[in-house]
Amino acid sequence: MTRHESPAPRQRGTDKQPDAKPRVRDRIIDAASDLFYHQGINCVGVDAIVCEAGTNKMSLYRNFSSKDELVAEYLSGHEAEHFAQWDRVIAEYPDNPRAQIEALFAHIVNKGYEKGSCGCPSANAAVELRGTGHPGLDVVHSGRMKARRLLQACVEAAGAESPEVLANGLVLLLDGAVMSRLSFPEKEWPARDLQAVLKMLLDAQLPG
Amino acid sequence: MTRHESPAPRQRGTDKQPDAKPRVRDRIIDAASDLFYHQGINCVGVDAIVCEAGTNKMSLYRNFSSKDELVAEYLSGHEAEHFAQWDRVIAEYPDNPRAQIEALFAHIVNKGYEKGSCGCPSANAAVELRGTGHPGLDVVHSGRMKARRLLQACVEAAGAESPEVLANGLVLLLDGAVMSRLSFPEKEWPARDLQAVLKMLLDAQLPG
DNA sequence: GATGAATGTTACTGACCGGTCACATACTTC
DNA sequence: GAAGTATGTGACCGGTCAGTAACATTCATC
Repeated sequence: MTRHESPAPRQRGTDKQPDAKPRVRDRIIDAASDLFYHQGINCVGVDAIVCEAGTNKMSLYRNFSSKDELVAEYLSGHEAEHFAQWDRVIAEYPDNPRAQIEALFAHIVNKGYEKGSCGCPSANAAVELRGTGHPGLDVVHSGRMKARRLLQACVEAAGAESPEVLANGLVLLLDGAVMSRLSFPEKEWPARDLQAVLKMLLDAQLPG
Repeated sequence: MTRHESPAPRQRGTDKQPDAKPRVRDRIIDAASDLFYHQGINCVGVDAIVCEAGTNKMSLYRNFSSKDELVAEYLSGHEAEHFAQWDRVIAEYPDNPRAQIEALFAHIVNKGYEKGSCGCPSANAAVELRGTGHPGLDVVHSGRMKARRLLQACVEAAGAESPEVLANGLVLLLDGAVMSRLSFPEKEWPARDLQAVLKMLLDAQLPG
């Protein structure tokens, strides 16, 4: 679970004890992230959030102007963490774009196999917030566009003939992987073959 | 929008006029389907449904034991209609499994381009109902399993070397196509290249 | 010990949620 | 026209929703 830290942690009690309670704002974001992800944004009320965070509604509304703002914060926080992970994965295979792509896909599959995985927070939010003008939708959309740009840069570096089409294909596979985590029974997740399918596609489309 | 018809339509008023109101049960299902699909299951209350259907809550609860049952009915109704469409598409290309697959994919893309499309009702429901023991989840799961069986039969008939892996790949592409309809901005839908990506995969994996 | 900021407590609002009640009306069939 | 069924009406239940007000407490710092 992502840990949030306000700029001035300023722990409670004596400065020596390292397990002091984090600030209430961070506790609220952590609790909300957990609940939103596993139960859905629309199924989680502010009462449940503050209860899980061990605080009260007043503290929530002193730190966030509304539940919608908290949702947007949750989504942009996840998005930031997500791309930080991608950066780390890519950095493991410098100057080897194909290995980078394969590592990214492996990373997605590994996360999907973690116990209690509910697919992708952003994708789920896109479904739950559809039709509304919710600010979180922009976060999701721009995140997906960024992912596509990243993948397209990789396939271009790998020398693909049709980088745009291939990048869209990779995006479809990734979105399909996170979606099918919920649309299929857990033991039947089709993304178990994601790596093999990726290899089929890259073998056919990349030179060498 | 799907039209539902009870077994004994028995139109109101004189039997001659063809535009009489359908039975209230069908009106409720139609209204609920429309609202559930476009606004989300959790965002639509029974009051909104009966208002849209031009009826009242009592008529709803005389025909459905609960909102959950109505949701399940909505999902199984959509699933039935969905596979009926697939059957019709497949029937257009007898003894040509590759053409069948390509036609199925084209069908999905075409539906996604329809105005007001919100992706796939089943996939969205899988997200919205996650974590609950909602009966509608079984409908979604068995529908997806059936889709995979159908696709695997096609790729087997087409002579694929690894039909299971390839079928899972096609499933991932399809789920990715419907998911990305919501996770991307409308004009940036990556499934615009779905057919091209499918061709890449089939060219590489099918003989001939 | 004083101060100011962060946090907690309790009670409350008005709206909506799913679901039920008793009763009234329309329609079909005989 | 009588009977039975389908449908409509409006009020109501207990619960939950997001959000607020007034007040009390804890904490770090000086």
